[in-house]
Amino acid sequence: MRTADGLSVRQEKILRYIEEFFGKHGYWPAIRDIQTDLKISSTSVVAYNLKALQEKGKINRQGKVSRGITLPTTLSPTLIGPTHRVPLLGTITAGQPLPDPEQVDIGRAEKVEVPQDIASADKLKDVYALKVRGQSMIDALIDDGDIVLLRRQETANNGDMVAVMLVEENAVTLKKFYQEDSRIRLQPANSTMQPIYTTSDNVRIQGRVVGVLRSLF
Amino acid sequence: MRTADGLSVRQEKILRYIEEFFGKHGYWPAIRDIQTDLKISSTSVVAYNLKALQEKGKINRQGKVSRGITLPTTLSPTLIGPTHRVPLLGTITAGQPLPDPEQVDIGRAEKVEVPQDIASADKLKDVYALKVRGQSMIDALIDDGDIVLLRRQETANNGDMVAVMLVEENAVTLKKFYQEDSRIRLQPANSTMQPIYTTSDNVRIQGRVVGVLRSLF
DNA sequence: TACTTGACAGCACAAGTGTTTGCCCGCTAT
DNA sequence: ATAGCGGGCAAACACTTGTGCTGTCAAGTA
Repeated sequence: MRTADGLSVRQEKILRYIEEFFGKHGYWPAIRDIQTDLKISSTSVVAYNLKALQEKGKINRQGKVSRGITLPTTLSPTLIGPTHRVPLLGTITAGQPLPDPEQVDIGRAEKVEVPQDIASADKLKDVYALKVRGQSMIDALIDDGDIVLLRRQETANNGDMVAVMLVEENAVTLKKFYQEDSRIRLQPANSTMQPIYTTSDNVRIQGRVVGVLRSLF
Repeated sequence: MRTADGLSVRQEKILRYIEEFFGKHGYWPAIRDIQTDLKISSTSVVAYNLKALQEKGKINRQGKVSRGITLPTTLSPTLIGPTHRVPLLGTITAGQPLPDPEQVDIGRAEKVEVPQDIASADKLKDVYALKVRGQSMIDALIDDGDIVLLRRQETANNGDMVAVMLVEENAVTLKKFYQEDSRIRLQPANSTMQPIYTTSDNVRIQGRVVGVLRSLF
């Protein structure tokens, strides 16, 4: 049985383990780490699968070097340092439905590197990223194509910029949140757009914006 | 002779070497890597200084584990992955002088983690970061407090957002660059501000903006 | 059936690497 | 002087860790 990317189940596990191990320890696992924790009976099996992963371009290896497994970064190894990876769960478009974060297989989702300066690790639990589509938040200096970092939370204070799901419409959108008496106002940060008024029953807050990344390359 | 942070010259070198090594290879150096490249005569000397560095909190070590040196991240190890570190050289304020990047000791400068998504490594040569002060670029969605990533370059195309030094004024500022006949127009991205007109003699381009980071915590 | 191939086991060897011990040198305070 | 100490040397030692065989086993495949 193979997964979508042509890896065996075991290879998939190894791949994730490597990532997780590095996340936990800050250095790469040795073959025997993988063997032990994944309960593989022999180091040679690990080596075998590592070789397969390497040939498939999923990992980089430095022969003979202890703990020399690295994850490819699409590019030649250059300046590298500790950071955090958060899952990039998709695109958030004004009015378009977004896959429920909780239902996405976070382990497999594409990852975005988050600068430590933006999010320290203890604050990083339950942080995920979304690519912004549209310009509804332009006045908040968030443009089309930017990546927003969200922390999962189900409540918000007035003025918070949040990703909210509109239950009836089955749509998720990025708006500023205001509780007004019995209704809720979802305000785009774009003076040409109108706010959405709805009831608290109909909104489900998915997360609050905690950071923005933009590439101008 | 000691440096400002109470490290010996050798310790300082080792520290920088570790960072550089990880940047280059993606995994941490072994004691013998340090020994060889820094031309230290014995592994025990390296171990000795590593121990000192550890006691001073400059590095983390996992005893016995090969290549288990890691740089502290102020926080408990959590999700960590490859990224790039670029030096944060200071603050760029409209009209304020900025230390010439080339004159700053880059090795010691504070570092900013840059997401790979923003800057791929081969493009990352000579990239540095500046914290933005003021709102002269607000229309370009760059706010006070944002961190901009700049790639060092001395020329610019029309419309590029660049950090330019005005030689006469001895000031550095963030503006959009336009060559107009014999003069140069430096246009703030803020409709309430006026452009600066000057001659090409008076401008020295320090870098072009290639990315923006913002933390909303 | 006989031959291949992919995947896994077990094991031992040989590098790769961290640690330890003893000694040396220059300096400073006793 | 001389004992103490920070720093450095060198070599030996022992653990860590990647690799290389040799087999086994099940699933094709001619």
